[in-house]
Amino acid sequence: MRENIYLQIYNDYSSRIHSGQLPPGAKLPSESELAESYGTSRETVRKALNLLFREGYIHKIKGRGSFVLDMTRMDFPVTGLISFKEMGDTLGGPSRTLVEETVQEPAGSMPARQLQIPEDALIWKVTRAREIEGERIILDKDYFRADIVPFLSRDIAAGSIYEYLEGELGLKISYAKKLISVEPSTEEDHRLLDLKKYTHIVVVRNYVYLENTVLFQYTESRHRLDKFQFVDFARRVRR
Amino acid sequence: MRENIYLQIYNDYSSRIHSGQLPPGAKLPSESELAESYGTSRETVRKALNLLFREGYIHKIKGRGSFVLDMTRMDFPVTGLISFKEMGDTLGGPSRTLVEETVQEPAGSMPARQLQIPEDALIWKVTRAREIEGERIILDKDYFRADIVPFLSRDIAAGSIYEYLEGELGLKISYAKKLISVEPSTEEDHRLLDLKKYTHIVVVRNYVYLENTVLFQYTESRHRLDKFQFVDFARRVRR
DNA sequence: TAGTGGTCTAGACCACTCA
DNA sequence: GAGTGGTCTAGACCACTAC
Repeated sequence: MRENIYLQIYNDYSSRIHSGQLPPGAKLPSESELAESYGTSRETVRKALNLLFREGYIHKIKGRGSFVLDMTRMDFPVTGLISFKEMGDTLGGPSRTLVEETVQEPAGSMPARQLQIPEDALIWKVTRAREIEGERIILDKDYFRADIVPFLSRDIAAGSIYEYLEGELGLKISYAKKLISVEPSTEEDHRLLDLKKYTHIVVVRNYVYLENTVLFQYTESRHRLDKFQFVDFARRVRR
Repeated sequence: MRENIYLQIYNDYSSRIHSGQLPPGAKLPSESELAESYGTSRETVRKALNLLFREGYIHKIKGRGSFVLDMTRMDFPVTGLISFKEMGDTLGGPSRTLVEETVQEPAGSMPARQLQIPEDALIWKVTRAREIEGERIILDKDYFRADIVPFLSRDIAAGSIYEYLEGELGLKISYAKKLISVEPSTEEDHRLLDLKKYTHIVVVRNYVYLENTVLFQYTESRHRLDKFQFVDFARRVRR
């Protein structure tokens, strides 16, 4: 199976930029040149360049060309939470996931409200603590609609639930909404995390939707204040 | 001057969705039908629909069509900080901006490091407190390169600096990077804000770049914990 | 099978930048 | 004036959905 041409161009250039082969400020070939060298049309090249643009890899100036942006200080991922794995990498220390609980049960009031399902509908509830450099810093509480995710296990929860959902189950995730706020920490936070003296905790609520617009997962990610970081990259939209 | 066709289509449909004329779940005309009715080509229609898609207005399914997403629970703006003005609206109470300081001075160590300029380079420094329902909740500290923004005043700072930069000065903003974290509150925070008992504060660092990739503004927005909220909407990207 | 969105083509004209 | 990116066209074939 042949990959889409525009994704091929996108992948070629994003990896060249990542590797440093194309340093910040470097000029990309013009759209016509790229079209010629890839044996494709200019519109297809533009599709690839617009992807690179939207993700912050390059920067385009009418009349001049496309140039590599300086992403050295752009802490990857370009946008989003510094993920668990990357936090471990960044801090250099060892990190691991402690699966607290993996159970199937009726939703109950809070998850039912968040997932917009009846309180007696079945859900999978996964509770995990994230330990970095010997300290439990993040508490992840995931809730999945059991009619969509029929089975989960401690093993799956210990690895990447994400890969399981998209790979094994073939679920097609379409979009997600995050809500970030700061709230008083609960008794559970103190029990499952090394919260020190902190009286508050950063709460990241994540609502995940499938391609058919069904909300099937709600996650509450609770971060210790001092270790929380979020990066957002936005292109200016003129209208 | 005629507006781009694809922006026209985008504006037509985004406003119809906002107004509720097109309710959640409604099916848009097919791409061919839209092309016909706007007297344009399908690729142009697709440009408009992809904009609507990226911004979370609609949702496309191959073989079925395009459908309006349910944004009722999507707190506008779809992504980003609940801005000062909107916070006022949401909370219903009166809100105002207190300009603390508007001075031109040498950058000094901190702003110089953030803006990546010499410490003796001139900058404009604007300090503003945001009051909502009688409480000073947000402290905005803006730093502008004075070689790019030659003049600022208390009046401009009291209104929309943003409009001044893009309108009056004609600056072309290209992109911005935000970094969100939680830090211990400073003496200045307590002096300029109604911080109550809170020992920590949410810090949003904003780096604003022009089209020529020059970093010209650095803003530190300091929010009282209990009033902070950030929304992020992301489409799933498959690669 | 008919209809839909996803990709792609091979042109075209425009506005802008730079020498 | 040569080169660049921004917009647009009028087709084409494909993969997927629904009936």
